[in-house]
Amino acid sequence: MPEGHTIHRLARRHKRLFGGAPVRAASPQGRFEAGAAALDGLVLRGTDAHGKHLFHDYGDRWLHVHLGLYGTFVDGDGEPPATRGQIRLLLTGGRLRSGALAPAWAELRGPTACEVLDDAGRDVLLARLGPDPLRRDADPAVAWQRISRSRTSIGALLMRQDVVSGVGNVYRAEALFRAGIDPYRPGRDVTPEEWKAVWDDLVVMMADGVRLGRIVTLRPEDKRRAVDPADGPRRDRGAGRYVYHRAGRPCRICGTPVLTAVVEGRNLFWCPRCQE
DNA sequence: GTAGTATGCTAAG
DNA sequence: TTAGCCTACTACT
Repeated sequence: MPEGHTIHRLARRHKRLFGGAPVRAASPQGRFEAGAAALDGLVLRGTDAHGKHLFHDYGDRWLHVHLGLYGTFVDGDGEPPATRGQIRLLLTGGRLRSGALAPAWAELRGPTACEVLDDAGRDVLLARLGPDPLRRDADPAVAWQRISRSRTSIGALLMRQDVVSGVGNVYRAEALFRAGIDPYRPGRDVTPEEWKAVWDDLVVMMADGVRLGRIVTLRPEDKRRAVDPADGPRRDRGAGRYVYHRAGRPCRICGTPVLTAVVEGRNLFWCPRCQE
């Protein structure tokens, strides 16, 4: 479920599991053999996340991972399980706890990117990313510069990682709903006040996502207002959200059926009455 | 069990 | 613009 919150969560977790001690790296699948060899035996100094990009700091080189749509990390304590399926990267190691090593492992499958970068390579990558609502150093004015001058729709702009990084299809739909903005509205017709509200809301929602490990955007008072079967015991992907994956179901605020359309290859969801 | 779908991006054309 | 990644989850049989 990789939007930005997932990556920040992984960064924290990997630091906790492997930080400060040497790692063993291997590529059972074989597609990352040279990279794994370049990391094997190095000490993990720290981890970092920028948007949907994860970095491990190994001193003079970085591991860079982008999960894409399918990529997934699974980890655990102790010894790794028997190899099953296509494992691009298997990390084993542990964190030094009061002098003893607590063993741990992590396996990576199906990523879009898994590579070793030097500082220059990492800088090139970071240079093309817009501000990340989950980072303290993020400056929403940088994104506003792009949005306020663009004829492109705000729905498309929010998905572009060089405008805002870390926002994906779920946060896009939910943030625009909560701000009452039609996703088709051109960026330059969004007011500064609306942009500030969207940014501040993304900061809150995505921090919630990091804490909870999933995307929940439905406010408690609105959950009581309109009951949706999806919120019951048999939860579906529309549970806990206003519009994402709720096509055809009544808007939780006004009851109008939620609309969906494929925009640039991705499913967009919105309420035509609440968002204008 | 099996089919269908997807929270994203890159490389090829 | 399109195919590829080749996983996890859901809904259905």
